[in-house]
Amino acid sequence: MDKYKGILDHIARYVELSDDEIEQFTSILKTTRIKKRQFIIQPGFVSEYRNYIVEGSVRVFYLDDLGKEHTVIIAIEDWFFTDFYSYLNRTPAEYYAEALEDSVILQMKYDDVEDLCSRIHSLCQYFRLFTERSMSYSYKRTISNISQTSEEKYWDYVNKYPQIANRVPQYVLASYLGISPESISRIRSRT
Amino acid sequence: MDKYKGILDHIARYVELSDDEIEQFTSILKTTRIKKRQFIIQPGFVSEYRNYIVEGSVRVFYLDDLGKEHTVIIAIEDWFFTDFYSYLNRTPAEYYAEALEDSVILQMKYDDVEDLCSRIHSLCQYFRLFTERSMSYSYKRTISNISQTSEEKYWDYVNKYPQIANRVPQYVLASYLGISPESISRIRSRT
DNA sequence: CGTCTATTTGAATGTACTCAAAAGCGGTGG
DNA sequence: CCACCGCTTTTGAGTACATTCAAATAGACG
Repeated sequence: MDKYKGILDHIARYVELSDDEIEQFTSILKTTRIKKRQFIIQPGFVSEYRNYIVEGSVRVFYLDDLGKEHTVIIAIEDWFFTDFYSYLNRTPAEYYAEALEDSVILQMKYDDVEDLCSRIHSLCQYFRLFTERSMSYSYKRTISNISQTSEEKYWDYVNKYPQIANRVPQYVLASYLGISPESISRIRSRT
Repeated sequence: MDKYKGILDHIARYVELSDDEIEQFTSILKTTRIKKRQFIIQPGFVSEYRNYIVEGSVRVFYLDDLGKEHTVIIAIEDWFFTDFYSYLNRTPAEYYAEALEDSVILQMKYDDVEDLCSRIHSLCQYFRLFTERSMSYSYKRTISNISQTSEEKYWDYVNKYPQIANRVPQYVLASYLGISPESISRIRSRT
């Protein structure tokens, strides 16, 4: 199946799966189409799935008491997203996930993933290795958050992910970097 | 062995290991004593180990171009630490890890961990589940970093980890929260 | 007790924020 | 095709929070 190519390639970067294992894995994938501005995760509902983006883009954000949005994840093709805490603990989500464009995602249920991971060693390896790698990047973001000025954060992000920066609205990027939209505008105007 | 109790309990929270597996796992653990202010990880050297703290405390920090320290991890008993990026990629570390107190740690080499994880399914599960959980907490820290004021960050941290806040120097906590030491002092004095 | 490090306090500065308004952009329908 | 509406971005002015730098005080450790 063509729509599985991306995720299977992703897995293949870490482990090798037999044809049978691939079959078992793809059988738990649910393909979902979502329209721009549609919510896939909402506070109050359990985030049932790990989601992989085949096409499109999604952001995960937190809405604080003052009504301000703070973006935790900006995800495009070949990325995973979920409210991890809600997903792992089967508790109501704290975050929203919203499609930034019309998108196609692959969804896998917690129970199905756990079941497969306990039966297929290499799939467990895949998620372990991939998540460990994600953790190492997470530290980099933390460093950036606590040590850089707004200007540095902005330009570093644009240089690192130019294709994402051009694709998402400025206010989303602002809420991801922890900067006000006005400040981003001013940073850009200073050439 | 008494010194392994902590880490084995930690594992037991996620998976069950047979006696033989426990034996295999503990055989790769190297016990190391480190003195206060000693460095366990330094830029330029590969971070060879995942480190588990049996006793004491350690911080992992980044030293920027201006000579400022930015703390990524403050770890006490029953926590893991490493420069994950360096550890995973066998590249020179970017961070320092420094003992905040005389400490005892258990060190496990990358190759040994990978070897065991590929042979022992439940150990792979353990690291997968544990790291996934760590990721979900990492998102919370990101939200805190980008959305809270210095005052909120400080008090939230103190309420969440009172035992750590009392144990580490104020300037370390400051560099962890992304606040200047002077600001922390002022926040505290405002009762 | 003396030294070195950590914390506090003070004053001045600056970066980024808020609020408000204008301009730009995109999509929709007449 | 143009006019309008809603949303995003820009611009401006004033403000606030946190920083820097410097000095004083407190605390830890040999």
